[in-house]
Amino acid sequence: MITSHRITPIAEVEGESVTVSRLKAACSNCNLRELCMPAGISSTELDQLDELVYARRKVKRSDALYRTGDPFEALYAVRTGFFKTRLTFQDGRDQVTGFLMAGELIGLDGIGTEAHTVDAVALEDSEVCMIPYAKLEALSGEMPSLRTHFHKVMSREIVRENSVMMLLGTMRAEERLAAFLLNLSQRMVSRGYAALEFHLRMTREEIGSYLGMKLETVSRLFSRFQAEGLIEVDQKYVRIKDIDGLKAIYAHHTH
Amino acid sequence: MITSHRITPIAEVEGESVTVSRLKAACSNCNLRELCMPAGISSTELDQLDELVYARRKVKRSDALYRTGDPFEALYAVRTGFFKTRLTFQDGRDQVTGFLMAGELIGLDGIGTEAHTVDAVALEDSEVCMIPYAKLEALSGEMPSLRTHFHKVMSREIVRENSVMMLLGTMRAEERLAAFLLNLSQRMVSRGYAALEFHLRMTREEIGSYLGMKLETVSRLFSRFQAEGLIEVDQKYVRIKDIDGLKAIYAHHTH
DNA sequence: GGTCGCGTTTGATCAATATCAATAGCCGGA
DNA sequence: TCCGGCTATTGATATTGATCAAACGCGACC
Repeated sequence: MITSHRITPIAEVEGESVTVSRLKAACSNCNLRELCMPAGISSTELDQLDELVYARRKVKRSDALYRTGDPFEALYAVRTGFFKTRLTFQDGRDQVTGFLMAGELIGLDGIGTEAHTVDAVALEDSEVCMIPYAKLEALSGEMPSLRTHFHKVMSREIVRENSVMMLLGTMRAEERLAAFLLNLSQRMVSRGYAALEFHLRMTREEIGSYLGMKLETVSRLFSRFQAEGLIEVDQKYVRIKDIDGLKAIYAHHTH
Repeated sequence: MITSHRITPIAEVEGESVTVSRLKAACSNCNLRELCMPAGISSTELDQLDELVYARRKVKRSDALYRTGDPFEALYAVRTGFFKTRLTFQDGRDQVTGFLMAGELIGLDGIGTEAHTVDAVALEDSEVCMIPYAKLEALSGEMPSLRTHFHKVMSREIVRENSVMMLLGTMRAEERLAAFLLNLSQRMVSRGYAALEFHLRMTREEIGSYLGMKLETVSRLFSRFQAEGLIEVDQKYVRIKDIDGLKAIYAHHTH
């Protein structure tokens, strides 16, 4: 299955629409740089980064960027599109562990065991920058700013997961969904998109999996939030009408 | 409040029993080395590690090693004792995000923002090795094996949190508790303790907080597991009588 | 342009766990 | 060593969200 997006195919993963481009990924003039790379680095350092991030790869909607058990070789920075990561348990149950958008880094799960522990699946046609991990390791030895930045990215991921634990462990369904919408909104803003209006890339079931509830509960809550004038929903389209109302649900905890 | 454990006090944190020892922490002859440091490093590298881990600190039961908002300056390797990390939400609710035992690393949460985002609290009188983060950053520039090891530790923490997310998001209360007991057991074994018999260091409430359930539910489940012959419980003492039974609950998921 | 299937919505009922409450027991500090 | 408060257990009831079920609508693909 060859896609029209292909530029220079160098790899084909059994039947999947995976394309890799040798075109320089060119951090130096990437508009995601602030999101994804250390701020305030010198231009010689930028050249080194361009060396590091040497290829792009396209991933079609519903295809996996990598799967559980795949040998860990690279991290990926999302250039365009939207991903989920999914952990599958022995008995088949699975859990969405994250949604990733432009400028965010995928693959940190693989470092510890040198094999991936989750699946990373594109929720829309997407493109990533490949960052070969061996090169990153090596380069971070010479570039303190890169090293520091990388450590911060990992730490922030740990902190993000901490707050998901709090979400799942102590919050009610309506609080979780409010938190989810507020988080999405905030991440849209920091990418220069509208804060209060967006298209969800994931299904109700995927939202539910991430938030630890069933898809019916997600659907009911969307309807209820709409009835209460907090949001406007039409399928994947969401508009936040009362962001303070959402924040009150999220944090006020009238119990 | 000065403790008898004190050796060479160099810091006192407002009324808390915090003691810091300038005694070389001496990774080179620490029996936790395999757990906490990179395997197969040279002896000159070991000397550098001894340089890095330059002090110990005692923390008394129920005292904090650090608190949310504290400036981030060091990581800590648990030498002896037992800690919990705890995330507190705006409205006062909190969630235990981890339990840490000998050889494990505390403080990764602080790297990203240069301030701690959780509290780390000792659940029994404990001792930690202080690892000043600036030194770790610097040394990891020169020591690839240390750098690689550190990245793996962070990645494994991300993976651990992934599985807690799965626990909280998709598992039933009895499955969570079984998973918790099995995990504790496994960590005891890898430290050379008995696999099937141990004293819990945390209360039912702390277990419940970690597992996303109320303390009454934890208590009832302990009673039920005991009635079913899976375990023997007496307050904090637990003996696993049927580890396969626990595993079946954890993973079999008859639903 | 039609049709098939997935995703979504909504309703009715059920089950798991929280909540409220009361008692008992242990442990830690003086 | 004793006391007091924290921790645990257990019961009765309430509530949230899951489950089962049915119908609908959108969109992808033929």
